[in-house]
Amino acid sequence: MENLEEVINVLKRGHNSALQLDTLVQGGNALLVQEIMCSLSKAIASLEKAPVKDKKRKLQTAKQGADKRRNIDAKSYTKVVRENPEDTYIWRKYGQKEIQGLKYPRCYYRCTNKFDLNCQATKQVQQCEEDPSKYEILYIGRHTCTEFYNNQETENSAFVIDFSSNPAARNLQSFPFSDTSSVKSIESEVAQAEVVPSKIMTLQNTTKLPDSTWHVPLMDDYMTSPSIQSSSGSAATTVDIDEGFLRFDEYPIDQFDQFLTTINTSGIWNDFT
DNA sequence: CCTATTTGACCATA
DNA sequence: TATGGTCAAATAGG
Repeated sequence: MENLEEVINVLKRGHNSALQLDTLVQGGNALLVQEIMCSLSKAIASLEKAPVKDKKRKLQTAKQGADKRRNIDAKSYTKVVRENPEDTYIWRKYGQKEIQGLKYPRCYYRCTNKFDLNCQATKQVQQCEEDPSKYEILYIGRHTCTEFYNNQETENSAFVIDFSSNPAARNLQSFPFSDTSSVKSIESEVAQAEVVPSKIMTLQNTTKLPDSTWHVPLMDDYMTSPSIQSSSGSAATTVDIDEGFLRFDEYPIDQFDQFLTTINTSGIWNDFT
C-alpha cells in the first residue's frame, strides 16, 4: 500500500518533468515528449483508481472506547506546494470525496477568511480523467474579504481586528484588480455575501496539484468585480489556458471584454504556462 | 503551543 | 436511500 503511493508519486514527478520539458522542446521532439506524458498519465490513472466508499456509521455506545476515526497507515500526507506570489487568496481544503463514475476524487476548498471575515468563497477541484495534468475548478460564491482589506488600506475603519495571529490574513495586503469604487463597509458586504453564479475553469498544462493550499490568482478577483454581481441566471463557463492566453468558449455575462483586457495585460497567467 | 490537512462520519436532498 | 457536500477528530508539521 505504502509502496503503491510511492510508485504513483514517482510517476507524477516524471510527468511533471515531462511537462516542463514540453515547454522547452520544439519541432518533432515535441511529439515524443507528448507521448511520454501520455504514457505516464495513463500509468498514474490506472494505479490511482481505488474507489473508497463511506463506511457505515458506527453506533456509539458507552462501552466503546475512544472514537478512533483515523487509520494511521491509511494514507500518506501530501506536502503543501505554494507557488505564484501574485496570488492574494489563500484557500483551505476542507474535504475530499469520491464521486460516482469519476476516477479522481473531488476536493473542496474554502477561503481561509471564512470565519474571521465571513468570506463565503469556495471552490471544487476535479482532476480530469483524460488528462491527469488538467483540473476542472468550480468556483462558488465570491470573495468578500477583499472589500475588508481594501477598506483597511484606504481609510481608518471603525472596525479594528487584530490579525497578528493569522499569517494567512497578513499576506493579504494587495489586490491588484480591486475596484476602489466598490469599497464598502464590512457590514454591508457581509450582508450581501450571497452565493453567486458559479464558473468552471479548466487549467491545462499546469504543474500545480490541487491538494492543500493552492493559489488561483485571477478568477476570484473576477468573481468580486461589480460586473459579475449584476449578472442574473447561472451558467458554466469553460476557460482554457492556451499558450499564456485565455480562450473562452462561452461567456454569458456582460462586460466580459473589460475583464479580459484587464487580465491579459496583467501577465498574471504566465505562471501557468 | 499553533494552524493546516486528512479522512471517516455526518447530514441534506434528490 | 444513494449521492455528494461539510464537519471535525486525529494527525502532521512549524
